[in-house]
Amino acid sequence: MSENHRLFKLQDLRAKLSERGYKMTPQRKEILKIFVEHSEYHHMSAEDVYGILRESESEIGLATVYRALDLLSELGILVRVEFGDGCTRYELNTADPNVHHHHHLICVKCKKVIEFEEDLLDDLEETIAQESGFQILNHEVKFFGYCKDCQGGD
Amino acid sequence: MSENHRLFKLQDLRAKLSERGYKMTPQRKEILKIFVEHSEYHHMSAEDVYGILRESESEIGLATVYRALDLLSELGILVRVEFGDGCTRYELNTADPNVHHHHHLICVKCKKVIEFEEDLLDDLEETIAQESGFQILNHEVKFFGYCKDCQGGD
DNA sequence: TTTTCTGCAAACGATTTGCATACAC
DNA sequence: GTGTATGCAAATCGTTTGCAGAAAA
Repeated sequence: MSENHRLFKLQDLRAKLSERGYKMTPQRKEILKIFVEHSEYHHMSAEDVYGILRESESEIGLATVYRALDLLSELGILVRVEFGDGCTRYELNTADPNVHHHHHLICVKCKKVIEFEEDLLDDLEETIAQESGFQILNHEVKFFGYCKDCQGGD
Repeated sequence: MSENHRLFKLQDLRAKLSERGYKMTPQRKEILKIFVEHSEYHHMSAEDVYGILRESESEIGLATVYRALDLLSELGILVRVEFGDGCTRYELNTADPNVHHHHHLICVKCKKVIEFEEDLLDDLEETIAQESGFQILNHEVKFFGYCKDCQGGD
């Protein structure tokens, strides 16, 4: 199943690359693989990915990581997320429209990021589309506050 | 009315500063004033503010602008917003809970930012608080897509 | 082949910091 | 007076870019 998931993602990558005239390279494959295999991290920065690559003795350079993350987002395979700490993170795009969006609770004290599922915004998207003529591709919701452990005190 | 608004904001600043042992300085006053007087901009980066200062022959340095924006956000007078273009912007915090939150539609093509009002998330906030124990202070919603002018083509 | 990709190092732009001086309290 | 704030310039950090060689198609 995890195996199938990875194969699916790699097929997807190959298809989307050639569709737009980009080439399949071992580096791009490797970087996507990291997201599929480290799903426990949910979101990773370029440095995070680079760190994992270095652990596995990979020779992939940091600039290549940046370029690949950029490309993978452009292809819709990854999604960019920003938590306001000045560095961009990426996560696998659950492109399946039946899969609920997930969003983030960011603790302003300990900076922990908690994920939550919701699909309440679909109605809102439609309202906005009708009222403003804006064609929505994606939305992002963040809640800032104190997590359970950081409430009270200081 | 605009005059009252400014006076109110400055009183607010003075109170919040001394409350925490910070000092009221002409620089901090000046920078806050820019947000009050240029409400037509909605959100400004440090460079935006610095630019306005230089036009008015002010001698305030860029580092001071950064420090003041930081402080004003910490005091809850300004709110940080990020549109993913790698530079932090700030806007006046409408601290009044009766004032609806406003959020952003960001055109992925022309980068235009459109504001919209909504208050649909209040219910959601309560649900989250109950389910996760997270104490929410603020939320931020962004929709990415194509604005009316950028739909179709390219 | 031909064009795209990579790795490296240098460049960049936004933001932060160290320090001596100036100012608010 | 005393401690905080300022302005400047240098430092930092994430990210981007130019370029020559390497590798997909």
